[in-house]
Amino acid sequence: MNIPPQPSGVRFIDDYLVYLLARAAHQVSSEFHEQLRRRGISVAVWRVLSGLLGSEGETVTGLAELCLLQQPTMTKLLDRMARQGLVVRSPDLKDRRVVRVALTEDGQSMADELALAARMHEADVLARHPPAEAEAMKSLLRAILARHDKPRRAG
Amino acid sequence: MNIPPQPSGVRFIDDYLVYLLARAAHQVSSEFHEQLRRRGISVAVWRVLSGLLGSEGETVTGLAELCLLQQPTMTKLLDRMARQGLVVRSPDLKDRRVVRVALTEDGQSMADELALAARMHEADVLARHPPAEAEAMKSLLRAILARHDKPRRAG
DNA sequence: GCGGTTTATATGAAGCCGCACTTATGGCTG
DNA sequence: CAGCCATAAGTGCGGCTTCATATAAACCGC
Repeated sequence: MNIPPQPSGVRFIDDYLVYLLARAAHQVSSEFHEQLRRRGISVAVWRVLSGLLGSEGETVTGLAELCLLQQPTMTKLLDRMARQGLVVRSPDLKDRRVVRVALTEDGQSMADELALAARMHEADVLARHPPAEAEAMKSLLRAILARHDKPRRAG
Repeated sequence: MNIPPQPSGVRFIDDYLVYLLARAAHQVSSEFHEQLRRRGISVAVWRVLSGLLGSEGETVTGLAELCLLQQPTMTKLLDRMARQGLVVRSPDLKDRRVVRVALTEDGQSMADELALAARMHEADVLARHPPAEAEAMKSLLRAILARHDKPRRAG
């Protein structure tokens, strides 16, 4: 174990991995979230739209997991998005407990448009870094994710 | 510009930097947040406690920025934490608009204890990765933060 | 194919968050 | 020092998230 003592002169959080991750995520995404705000689209709605991009029918629980939300939150979010005509729910044919969620035409075009803006923002972000660093970023993050995928069961 | 088209067979979000960051932050922190849950401490409270560690009197706005929250949210969070005896507010002597926030003795000991648990979790997280990768993580995140520090004014 | 367990989604109550706004103080310029 | 803008903190309200729970369907062993 051997936890080093708090380095003097450095704030705890400035050397705390979880905080650095949270802050980096926040700062980078806040730039794009500002664009969403201007268009009157909430972050949660954008997450659902992007999560449904290219997916033919996600489940409610699956979407919640994807969007880093609780399942009841997703149910209500989908209620609102369905009311706005962005998504449709349809029953799963094989398992009647399951609800499949898909984009409507409106939802699809909104998702496409936002995804384009998102890619442009991403390119802009990556352009601020030296190429080697930019390369390393995604693969490092993927490595973290791979090693932290929640132990499904009996981990 | 030249935005590449959506690679076929790969979900949008699986190659989207902002999502990878958000997901990595979420997954890594959720492990520690589970510990907080068991102790009945909210994530927001922990953030404030850790933000005040080693700091002699943060401002409300400064704390909000540090904790990635809005200032009004911080005001109300501090109300609750003050009621619980974790922090104290005191007027700044030089600028009467400013309120300085500091840990109480209870708050300090809770912060110390949690920071220890956080360091242990961090060590555990880093241990799952090859040393070179673990090294790279923090410095890469710091590089991102350095290049994305919000343009204060006239950016 | 019948109970018991597990999984998927929905619901209701309670609390937190964020926006817009208000109040109070400081700082700058003429 | 008067007037004006900038900055700090607090407040009210509406909406979203969450926790705990309910309901329904599927799976599993016998």
